[in-house]
Amino acid sequence: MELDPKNTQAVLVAQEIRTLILNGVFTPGQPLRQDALCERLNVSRTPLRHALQSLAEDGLVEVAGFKGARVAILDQGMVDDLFQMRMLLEPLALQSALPRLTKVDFAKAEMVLDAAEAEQEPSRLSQLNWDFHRALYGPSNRETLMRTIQQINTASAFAEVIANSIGARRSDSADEHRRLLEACRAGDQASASSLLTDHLRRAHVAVQ
Amino acid sequence: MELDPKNTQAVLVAQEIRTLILNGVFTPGQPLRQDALCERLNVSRTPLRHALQSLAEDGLVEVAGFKGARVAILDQGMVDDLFQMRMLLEPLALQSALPRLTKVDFAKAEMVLDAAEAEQEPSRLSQLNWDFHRALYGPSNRETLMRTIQQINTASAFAEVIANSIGARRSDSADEHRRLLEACRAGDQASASSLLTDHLRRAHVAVQ
DNA sequence: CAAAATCAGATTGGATCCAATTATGGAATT
DNA sequence: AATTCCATAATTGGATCCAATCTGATTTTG
Repeated sequence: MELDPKNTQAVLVAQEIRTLILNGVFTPGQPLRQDALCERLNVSRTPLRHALQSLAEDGLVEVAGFKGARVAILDQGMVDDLFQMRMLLEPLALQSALPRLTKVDFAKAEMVLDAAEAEQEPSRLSQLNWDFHRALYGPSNRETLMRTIQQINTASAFAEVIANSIGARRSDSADEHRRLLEACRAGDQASASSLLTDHLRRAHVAVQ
Repeated sequence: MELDPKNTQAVLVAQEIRTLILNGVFTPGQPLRQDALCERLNVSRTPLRHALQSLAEDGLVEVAGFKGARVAILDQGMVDDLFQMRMLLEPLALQSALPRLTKVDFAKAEMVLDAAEAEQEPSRLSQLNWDFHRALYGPSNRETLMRTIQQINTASAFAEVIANSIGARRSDSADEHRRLLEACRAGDQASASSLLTDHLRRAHVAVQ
């Protein structure tokens, strides 16, 4: 019933570069030369180019024909779009998932929150943030909706890392996550929705 | 001021395959062998693989590692997700664009509608449909929002072609488009929004 | 001297070849 | 006869090589 995780070099390299970008090793606007990345990551240009294309879809890099790839430069409009979309789509996913959430899901979400409190590295912290949200949305079983939300989350996480709000808001964000989790546990749809929207609004403001 | 259209073989081939899928030449579930496509489209496998990856992002093909690519199979849940997302995101884009719409935009939209009335081929018709919506949303200048909407529209157009609703609803859809355009011309935000939502709801129902 | 043209180097996109994985068919075994 | 096992073919992913495009400096020209 599981579809193969596709352990191909292209996706592994994409993940490596994603980590490098989220950790600030590669900064916005920085050119990403294919040969340099190949040597650094020990792969040929074929999987690397697929990785760059994949990262471009996520909005982490911008690629112009024959001109090469650069780490994406986020402007305010882009950030506004990302968070406004999240505020529309994520409550929908949460509403669909809420009636299906089980003790196991809550436990998973709580474990993720605990792990996040101990994590410092931006890339891993944003991964844990997404893991938390996914734990709550995933049981909706709405794969297409989830795919879009995940894509937007990746770019949004990038914006938070750039603005360093992911570090500055660590504690507040953790509190908001825990309150949201409790509302979900209680099955309170209205509270959960409004807590989620507030959480996203604050995250948005912190990035500006 | 224009960014290069990236006239690379990979994107040209992607467009060709997209057309073949939307026109029903390739049917859902059909395996897409790389060598066969290469011979048919007269390109090597390198740009073809990039094209397949790009189509996978659009949700038109599914690709599993080492197992090859297939034309995507749409289920009801996927269709529901697509239209529900459209109903959330497109009114937002329209609201942002409305105050900025000019005579030129309206003229463009009307030209597209006229062209659509004379068009039969599904792939071109769905392109014109998107052109119309883009004419109304584009002046919002919200590139990130537009990118997400376009992506969802591509998959949604595929669903409409499969269900043949793009043909069956041609006349109704044209009427709804013209009414929406008039509301925009009048600068009536509330009407425009509700007409758009209705339009999308009917398109959704017609696909089921 | 400024601006346009041009030429060399650097860099990306595409074609071809090789390696890794999966699918297929037949033989061996029970 | 059905099933497992294994070998071979088919297919995809990756590495390397070639072609096309861009970049930068130098030269040429007004």
